[in-house]
Amino acid sequence: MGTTYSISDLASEFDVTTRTIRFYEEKGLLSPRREGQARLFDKADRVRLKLILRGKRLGLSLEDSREIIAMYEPRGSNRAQLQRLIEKIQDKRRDLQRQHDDLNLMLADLAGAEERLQQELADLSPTKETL
Amino acid sequence: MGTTYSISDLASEFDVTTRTIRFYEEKGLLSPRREGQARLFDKADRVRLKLILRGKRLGLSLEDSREIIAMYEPRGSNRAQLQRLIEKIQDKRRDLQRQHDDLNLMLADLAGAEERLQQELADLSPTKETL
DNA sequence: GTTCGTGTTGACGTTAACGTAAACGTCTTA
DNA sequence: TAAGACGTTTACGTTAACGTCAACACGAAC
Repeated sequence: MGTTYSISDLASEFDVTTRTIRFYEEKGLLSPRREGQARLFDKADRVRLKLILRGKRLGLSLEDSREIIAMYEPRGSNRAQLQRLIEKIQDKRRDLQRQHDDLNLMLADLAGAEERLQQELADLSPTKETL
Repeated sequence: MGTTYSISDLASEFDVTTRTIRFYEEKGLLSPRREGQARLFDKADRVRLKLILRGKRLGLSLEDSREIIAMYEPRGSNRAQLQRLIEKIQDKRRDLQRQHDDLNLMLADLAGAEERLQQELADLSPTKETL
């Protein structure tokens, strides 16, 4: 029923080494079942791995990703704990919003730099581009 | 005339240690003049540092930032070199665009997670919130 | 029965990005 | 002139996130 994956399935799908995946398990970010000695990953593991790698592309540390993963799995039915969790999520969202702003700034800067270079290129030697 | 900064000026303004700034110089990302033995930073240095730190917040490596800085300072008046530089900028912009998408995905995910938790919280114990 | 292919567990190595500490120079202030 | 405040160089230490072996297990295939 439940789809499962071997370690190399996931490794090749996400283009990471098996070492990386074992490392993530070692760090408690993944916890696949065992089939004898071998690891067996399910859908949820796959999603977690995806989150981790997305986090990496955003410059998050594995600790950050660990936190984020924990946010998706509400272990605390307690009211206060839910509150704290929500606040944590809001904090993360604020961080990411600021990163979003930084990103737009840098994109704008690069666009400006490109434009200046294009101009410089155009000035350099007048081409037939004169309509 | 030209505004200048001591190492600790910049350190405190951007909330990094002086060690960090010296490290960036060591790596060739900054090249302040010298006043005797001491470093003297100018506006351009300050901008570079700002770029580096913004890059860090985006998860870029110092090598990435070095490249980006180089893009702002067109050392090649040669036509071919300008072309190559422009292509590099476009590559970077593509990378950042993809990061932008990742960021939006993660923001959406977190928003969803928060919503679910809010719901769970509401279900937990019915409050007076019933209008 | 041995050779792949795929998996496992150690365990040591590596790189980036600084931290930390020692030992020293220079200038001003008490 | 002694003490701070601020700067310098040199050098070893540290952490995260894996890379890179080595040595072994296990099932299928020849």
